[in-house]
Amino acid sequence: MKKTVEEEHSACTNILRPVRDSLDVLSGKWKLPIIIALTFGEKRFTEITQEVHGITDRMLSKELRDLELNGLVKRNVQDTYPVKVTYALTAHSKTLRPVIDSLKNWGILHKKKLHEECREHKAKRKISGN
Amino acid sequence: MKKTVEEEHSACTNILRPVRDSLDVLSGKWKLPIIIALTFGEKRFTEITQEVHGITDRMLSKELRDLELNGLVKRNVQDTYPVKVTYALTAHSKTLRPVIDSLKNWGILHKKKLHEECREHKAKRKISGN
DNA sequence: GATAGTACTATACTATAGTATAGTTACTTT
DNA sequence: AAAGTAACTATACTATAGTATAGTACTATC
Repeated sequence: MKKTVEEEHSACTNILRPVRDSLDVLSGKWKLPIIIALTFGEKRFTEITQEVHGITDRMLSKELRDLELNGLVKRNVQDTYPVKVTYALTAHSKTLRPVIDSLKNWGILHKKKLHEECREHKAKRKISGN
Repeated sequence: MKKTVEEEHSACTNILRPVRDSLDVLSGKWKLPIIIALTFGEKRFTEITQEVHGITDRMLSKELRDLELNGLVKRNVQDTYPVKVTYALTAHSKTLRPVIDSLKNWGILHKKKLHEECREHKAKRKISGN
């Protein structure tokens, strides 16, 4: 049974719509890395900057605010002598596990593929004598 | 057995590194939508613009070039009377299936959560009489 | 009392992503 | 011959993402 153009089109948008919804919330260089850093337990501001290599204070501050607004991160202020601020994942952000896992696995696969291509390229040069 | 700080740190970077590798290749508003459009079979330039809502010719042209360079899309030119150009997924980009599925599922989950919050909000207003 | 850590914010900037609009070449259909 | 489609490219622009550097208010430590 062949699908009609219309059926194919609606099957496509059925995937496209929710993927876009995800990308709207998770896009950018830092949001997923921050969430990954917090999967190992709540962390303080400076601890996150150390874990998420290359992020600036400004970006971390901004992204944490964004993530909090979207219910993906919880900000806890402990009113000890000097205030201690920690950030933790929420129940909702823990549902991102499969997304993170699949991206991790694909990243490993992709890198492996690049290495293979590199080896093939070298082998070809050997044969042709360049 | 409690993990040391060092163990936790290396466990974290073991996830962070490959996720970053993935994001480097897939980041942006259009790359995944284009790939999704092509999962239903090869398509011509204008067919993709129709499927991927809101993309401009310029962006599609640029992103297709990027994707081709990274080995995620194959450009086929059929030298019929008027040349017909089609774009298709490669074996490599088909391995993105789990990434797309997890993003799709999470997008659905996230939207559902937003709706629930909306309902809760309305219920609260009812109780407090505002 | 000087230095340093924590958790930021402010200012100013650059770079990249993305948009809007028009133009091109070559062929097809009316 | 005129209008239209396919597959783009060119130009010019805006908007957002991200960077660099410095500063602040508060403690804490040497």
